[in-house]
Amino acid sequence: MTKINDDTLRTFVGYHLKRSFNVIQSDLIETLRPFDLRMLTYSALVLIVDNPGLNQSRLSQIMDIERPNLVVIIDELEERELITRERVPTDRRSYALHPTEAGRALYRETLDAVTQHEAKLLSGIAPEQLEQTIATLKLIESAKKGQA
Amino acid sequence: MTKINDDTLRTFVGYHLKRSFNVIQSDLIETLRPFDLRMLTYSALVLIVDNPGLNQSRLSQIMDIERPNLVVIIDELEERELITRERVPTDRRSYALHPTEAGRALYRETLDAVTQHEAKLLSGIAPEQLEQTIATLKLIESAKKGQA
DNA sequence: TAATATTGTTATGCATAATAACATAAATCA
DNA sequence: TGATTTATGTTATTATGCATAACAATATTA
Repeated sequence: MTKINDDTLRTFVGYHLKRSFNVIQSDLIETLRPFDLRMLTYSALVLIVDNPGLNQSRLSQIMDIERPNLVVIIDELEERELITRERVPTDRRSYALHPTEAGRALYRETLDAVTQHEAKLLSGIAPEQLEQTIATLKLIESAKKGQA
Repeated sequence: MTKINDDTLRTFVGYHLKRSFNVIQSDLIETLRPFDLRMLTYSALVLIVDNPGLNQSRLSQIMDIERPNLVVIIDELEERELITRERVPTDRRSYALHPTEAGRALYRETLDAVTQHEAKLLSGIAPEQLEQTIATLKLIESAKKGQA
């Protein structure tokens, strides 16, 4: 049972990002399962509660997904009566997305659960170290536009 | 065009990991496109070149994917004659995976390209900062088994 | 007013990832 | 030894994530 050598891939930041994200993602999926939410439906719910009245176009932008892919997510949240689509009088093409009371309640519940699960998962890592890492991740995130 | 508030999601390390990985992933996909490789076929090729003779079971473990999902990846690499499946005399269930000369050549080419692209993408970030971030990501990665 | 752009939507395809079920072969155990 | 269990690779199937093309309705602009 010789150990496999992944030193070459370890030279890439992307490889480490992928593997560490997988760990957090697995934990998150399990955390959200009891609430019957997936990562994307959860993200959408949070953003709608925090930004009531935004439309799907704007939401797809911040979520970094294509508009068509957001439709089914919004459909699901609306069907579960966690949010509403409301016609905008000033622009009849778009819908203003608002959370329902049930949506806000689920938001609070899940936020607690997700926060606690991530804190537990990362409890072995110094907070300053995590802060510094987040700062670096933000730089990587913004490298997108800044590239030559 | 009011700015959207994602402060709540920003409290999660996972959110930052996801967004920063997306940036690197987009770049990687573009980098690999001329070689007609996807992330997974590329990773598999690298691991086979660096660990000649390993079998699919071991490879799927290190790649953190299920064995059935590896089959098509190996099929593709074999069909392109970048690797070979060779029967193992001591265990006739499994195949030893070996790179061909073409596989090793493509490995060298792509490694250069991928290395340069990532270096360019991250050129605005101090190397020590990236090193420190990688150290943290390794901790997150290993948080999987160590959790209570 | 005519041409263009935006919003939400449907349809479609590709990539990633998980599970069940199976044939073949090896390992275990009784 | 023979019977049971386990491991490897495979097929089939499904769910999810993500991208593009095309479209109707509506707004914007030239």
